[in-house]
Amino acid sequence: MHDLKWIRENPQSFDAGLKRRGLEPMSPAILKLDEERRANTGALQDMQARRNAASKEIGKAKGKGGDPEKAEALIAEVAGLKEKIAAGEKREREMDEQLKSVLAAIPNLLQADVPDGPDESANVELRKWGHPRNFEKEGFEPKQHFELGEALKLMDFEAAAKMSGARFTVLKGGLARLERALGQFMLDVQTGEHGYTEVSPPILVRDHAMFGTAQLPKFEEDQFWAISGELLSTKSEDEVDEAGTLVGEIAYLNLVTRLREGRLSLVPTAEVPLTNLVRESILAEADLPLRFTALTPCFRAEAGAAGRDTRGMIRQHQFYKVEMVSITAAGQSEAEHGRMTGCAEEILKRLDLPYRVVVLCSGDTGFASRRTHDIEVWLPGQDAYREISSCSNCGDFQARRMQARYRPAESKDIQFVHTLNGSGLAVGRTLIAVMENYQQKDGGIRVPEALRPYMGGIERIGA
RNA sequence: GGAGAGGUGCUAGAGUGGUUGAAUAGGCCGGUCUCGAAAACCGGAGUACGGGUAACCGUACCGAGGGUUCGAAUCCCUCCCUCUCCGCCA
Repeated sequence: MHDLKWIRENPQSFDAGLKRRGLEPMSPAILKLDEERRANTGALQDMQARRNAASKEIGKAKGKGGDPEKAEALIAEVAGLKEKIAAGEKREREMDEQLKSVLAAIPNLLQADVPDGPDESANVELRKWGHPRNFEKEGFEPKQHFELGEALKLMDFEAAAKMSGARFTVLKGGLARLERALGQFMLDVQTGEHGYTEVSPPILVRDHAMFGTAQLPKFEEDQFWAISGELLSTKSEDEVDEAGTLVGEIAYLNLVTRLREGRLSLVPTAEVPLTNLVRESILAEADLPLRFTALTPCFRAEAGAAGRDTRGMIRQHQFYKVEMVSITAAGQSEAEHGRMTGCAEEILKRLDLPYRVVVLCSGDTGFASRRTHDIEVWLPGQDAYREISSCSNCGDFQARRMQARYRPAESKDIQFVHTLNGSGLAVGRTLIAVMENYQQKDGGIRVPEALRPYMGGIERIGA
C-alpha cells in the first residue's frame, strides 16, 4: 500500500514508478479522489466542531444555574446540522473505501537498481556457485526426480491423485524421511547459525492477514480457502426458494459474500503468518531487526499454471517450506536483503548443490516487492536451473497495509517498519535437487553429508 | 454446542449520557538531589487525518462496525476476541 501523502507530493515519481511496472499513470485519478475526500472531510469537521461546541454549551445551560431557554435554542440549531453531518460521514466512509480499494490494488514501486524487462528472460544473473556434475564422464544420463522416485517405489503420484487429484505426491520410506531431514536441517541452520527465531504459526489465517502481506485483494484465485462445514450447510432465506433450492444471481452473490466472510485461507507461504506477527504494533528500534523462521506446509491453487510442470513434484498444491522473515528499521532493509539471500544460499552450499542467484527484472518482480533475488538450483535431470528460493524486500509496503511501525531511537516520529521474506528453502524442490544431483548410475540416491545426522546415518536411499 | 463474565492508554485499573483524550498506580522520558546510583520530589508523554512557516488549532479514535441522542467510553444492535463452567473432540 502506498502513502497517499507521498503520492500527493510526488505524483510524477509515482507515475514513473508505475510505468516501470507496465502501468498507466494513476496519480491524476487518485489525487482527484483525494481532493474530493479532503474537501468533504474539511466541511464535515467544521460542522462537527460547531456541533461539539454547541453541545458543550447545552450541557452548561442545562446544568445548575443554567438557562433552559438558551439550551432549547441551541438544541434546535444543532438539530439542523444533524442530517448534514450524517450525510458527510456517510460520504467520508464511501470515499475512504473507494480510495483504499484503488490503493490496495497498486503494486509496490521498484528499487532503482532493479533491471527493466518484460519477463523472466530479462532477469540478471548476480553470481553462480558450484559445478554441475559431469554425468557424461560418469557414463550415464541423469534422470529426472520422478523417474528416480517411481523406480525406487518411494514416490507415488497415482496414489496421491486417487485421493487428492493432480499436483499432489505421496512420499514413502527414505524419501519421506529425506523430506523431513531437509526441513529439520534448514531450520537448524537458520535458527542456530543465522539468528532466526523459530516460530510455529497458524497456517489458516483471516482475510485481513492476507491483505496485510498483499495476497488480497488481487490474488484471491491463487489461494486455497478453508470453509467450516457449518457455513456450507446453513442457507439463508434469500438464497433459496420454497423447495430449498438455491436461486438467482443475487442469491449467488449473497452466498459468495457469506463464504468470504466466514472463510480462512490456507497460507501460500509462512511469510503470511510470520510477517503478520508484528501487525498493528509499535516496536522499539532497539528490538529490530526481528528475524523469524518457520517450517510449514504451503498451499497454492496454481490457478494460472495449468499445463506447466505437470510431471513430478516441482509444482504442487501442497509443499513444505522453511520461510525466513525479517522486520527491520527503514534504513536497514537493503543490507538485510543481502544477508537473507546469503542465509538461503548457505543451505545449498552445505548440501553442495550448484546454484545461481538472479535479480528479477521489473516485469517479473512480485506485487509486494521492491526487489527480489531468486536462487535457482541446478537440476541435471532437467538440464536447467530452477527456482528454489525467492528473497524479497517489501520496504514499508506490507507494513503500511498491516500498521506495523516502530519508534526510532533518535526521534519521536513513528515510522513503518520494513519487511522482508525469503525461502530458506522450499523443501520439496530441495528434495528434487538432492535426488537429481546425488543420483547414482543404479538409480540409488546418495545422502548428502550434511543430512546424514538427520537420516540416522543412512548414506544412501535405494538398494 | 449450552450457561455465564469480560474487552478502556506501555501495563494494571477507575469511569452517575454533558469541560473525560480519559482518574489513580506502576513503568517510561526529562529535571532536582547525589561523586554516581537508588529513594524522594517536580515535570512530561497516545495514535491517525486535516489546516498552519511555526507556536498551535480542528476532527476522529476507549475490541470492530452500525444505531439512539443536541451530546456516547457510558444506552441499543451486529460481529470479533478473551476468560470460567458443562458437553463434544485430535
